[in-house]
Amino acid sequence: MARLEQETKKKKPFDLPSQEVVLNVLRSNELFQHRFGQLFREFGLTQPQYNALRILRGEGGPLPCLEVASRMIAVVPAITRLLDKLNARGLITKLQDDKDRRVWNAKITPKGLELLAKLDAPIRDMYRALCGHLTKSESKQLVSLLEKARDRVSSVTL
Amino acid sequence: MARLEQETKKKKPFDLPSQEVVLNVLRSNELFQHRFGQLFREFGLTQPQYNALRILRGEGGPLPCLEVASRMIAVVPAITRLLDKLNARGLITKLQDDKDRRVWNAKITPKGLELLAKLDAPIRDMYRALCGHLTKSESKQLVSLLEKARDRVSSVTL
DNA sequence: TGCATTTACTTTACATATCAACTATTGTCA
DNA sequence: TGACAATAGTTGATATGTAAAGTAAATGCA
Repeated sequence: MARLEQETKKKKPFDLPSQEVVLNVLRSNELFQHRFGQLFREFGLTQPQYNALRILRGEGGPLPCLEVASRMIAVVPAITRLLDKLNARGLITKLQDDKDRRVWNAKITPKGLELLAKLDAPIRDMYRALCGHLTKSESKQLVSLLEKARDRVSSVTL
Repeated sequence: MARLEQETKKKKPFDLPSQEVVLNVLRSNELFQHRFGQLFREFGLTQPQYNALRILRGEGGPLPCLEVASRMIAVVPAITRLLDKLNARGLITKLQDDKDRRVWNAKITPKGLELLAKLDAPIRDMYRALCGHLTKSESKQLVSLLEKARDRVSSVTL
């Protein structure tokens, strides 16, 4: 793996620093996601499915569907279908709220917890294999720069 | 936008620096991609479609389908469909190679070039709006850390 | 020459992202 | 109270990512 120009056989150098930043983020993501996708598939999950389960495990109790969606980047219709599938597989339950009958609360099941538990170690290993070669100081710096890079996203309008 | 713990209402702090790095890359990507997706859609394109067109414009001449795929991260079947759609819309042509009849060469059409040209300015603006607030030195550092972060990806095995 | 292998795609099937349009329930306010 | 708006979610249609299996043409090699 090397510079983005080489990886993509780009002919002209980047003329815009911000362009180079964005494209490097996208590229890094693609590579990381690809690896995690393979790992999840071995356990019969996809990344969004894993994320939803992880969020529900982190929460402990039931969580409205839209709240799950907002903690992922997911758009609403995607969450409906995703949670329905997890529900169909018995990894979560989906129950109508007593107080507000518009709300459906998702909750991870013991079966879901069990599956997640099996994934914990391999995922830790994957994190380390992918980025464990960065020093602590580099990691900190990278995270902090990415946070700063994301800083303006919400204020960008079309 | 803020720290990832707040964005996702994470309850426990990160125990693994490499995990925090990876998750920050994924999150940044989601936010950036979301914005670019909206922009491309205004012009009737998707991100992969735009990428393929951009690669073909950069190349100038015809390029085998698989070469386009390899410069994106795209898996092969995806490229077939994608290029077929661009072809159907007259944005590229797809012609069988004379020498090696297994090969199909894609080439951007004037209509495709015209569409890309309309996107150039808005995309530049988007890059700047998203990451123009980083200083040159921060951008350089971020790019270089991301390059280092990607360094191990290809050697990670499941 | 002829057959197995490799290469360059294509097809199929399933999961997700996205927008638009729709249903059901709740809240607001004249 | 009764209409209108807002909220929570679902459904439909199109596009992409991904694996698996298939097709067609070129290559390797006995």
